Amino acid sequence: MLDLKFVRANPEEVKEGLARRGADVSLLDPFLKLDETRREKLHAVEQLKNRRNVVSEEIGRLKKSGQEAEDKVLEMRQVSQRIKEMDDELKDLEEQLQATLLTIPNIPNETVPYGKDSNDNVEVRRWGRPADFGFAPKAHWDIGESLDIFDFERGGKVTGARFTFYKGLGARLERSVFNFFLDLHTREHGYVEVFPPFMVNSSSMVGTGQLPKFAEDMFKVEGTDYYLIPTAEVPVTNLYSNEILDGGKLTISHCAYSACFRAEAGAAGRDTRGLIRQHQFNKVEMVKFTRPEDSYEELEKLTLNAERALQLLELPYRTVCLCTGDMGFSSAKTYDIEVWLPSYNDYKEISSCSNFEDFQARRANIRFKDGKAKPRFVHTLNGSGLAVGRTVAAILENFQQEDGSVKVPGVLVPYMGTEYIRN
RNA sequence: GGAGAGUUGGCCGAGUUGGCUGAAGGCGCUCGCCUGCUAAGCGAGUAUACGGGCAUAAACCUGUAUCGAGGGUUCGAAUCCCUCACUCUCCGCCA
Repeated sequence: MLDLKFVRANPEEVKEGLARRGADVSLLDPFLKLDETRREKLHAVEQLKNRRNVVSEEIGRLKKSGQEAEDKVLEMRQVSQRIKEMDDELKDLEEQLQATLLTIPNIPNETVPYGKDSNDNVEVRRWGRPADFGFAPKAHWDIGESLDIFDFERGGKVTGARFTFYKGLGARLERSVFNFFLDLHTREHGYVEVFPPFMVNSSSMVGTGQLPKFAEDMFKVEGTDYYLIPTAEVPVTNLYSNEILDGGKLTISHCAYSACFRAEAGAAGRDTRGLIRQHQFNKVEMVKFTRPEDSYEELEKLTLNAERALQLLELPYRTVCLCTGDMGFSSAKTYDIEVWLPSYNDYKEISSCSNFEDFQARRANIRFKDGKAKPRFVHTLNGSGLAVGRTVAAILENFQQEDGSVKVPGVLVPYMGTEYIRN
């Protein structure tokens, strides 16, 4: 959520920022007009309330001393009625304003390259070299089938499309990967692990920006106000909602494993095979709460923390900076990390690392304070560290051997208890 | 799922015959005094949001709101009524 005062004071700057990311700016002027109406009305009703407070006090005094105050009571009865009407009008205005404000995306940071879509993203780093197999590499779904470690069909039977069973060493590989990620981030990168609820209420979803605009992308639990989380970002960022943190404790860094659930209404027909796009997948997420002045430095560190996981797994990747037109709703700057997938003959997103600046903090009301200074909003960041299913797919494809087995990356051998996955 | 108790400021904790209580008292914290150092002591201060003064920022002044959330009664509600959420205890059930 943008700062209303900032929008009010810098309408042109806001319009320009929104236009850069290709957002609709036509609603901004009516919005500001509405805001002005609200302030006028607020001022008027507050004056009435002041009068009511003063006179009510007087009535109390009069009655105490046994005097008559009936005329004043009658007058205040009318004033109160008027206040009630005006409060209702005001509430309506505020709801309209808030509703609009919640649908306005974040403004891109000035360092974000301008562009229309993913074609304009800018590669910033590349690591490792795709292997030269010397034989025709198979896609991970074929590898998984021949090794009998996935069961897509029964996933479909038991639940539906885009749900999968992992079996045997496949299940163990999934578990090994997220344990490795958690160990890496907690032991070497200084993150404090949390294990969050996998359902959150709607207000948490508003806090991180999934609601109100993207309800159709999520699973809602019928008869409740709860949603299945699309990412651990939601519960972990909202961990400190409506709190004022001690400035001395920042930066706070958390990592969390969670299952993630995405309905992804618009994704039908894309990535239909294999583990790449499932309605339920596992992910380890990193989340940071920083002082405003530290957030961009922390974004670089967080992105490198995610990259480190791929380096240790010996998986080739590249890192791209998303252009203004390709960024998510809440983000001010995003790096995507893309892992090499032989079956796609391309790099495929495996992590997304973003700085939201104070956009989420304002929605979720997460502030910090130094001593007697006024509370300020923190900056929030998060990034996948990493998506587990896609990591498993990348391991299978990049480490497959000519005989059909898959070599286990060295760092995972202690977790797997074997050096090869084979029939 | 059933029964009961509770939810007040950073924390603890008063306040339920409605009225000068944004809220006593204590702790904590900040500043000052005092002090060889520490401790103790003394004094002052110590919520947030949204408006207005202000054309802009800070400071300051001022108004309004906030005693779990929302609604109601009333000239006036932390105090009365209703609904909901959460916490705790007991019972049932379960992993």
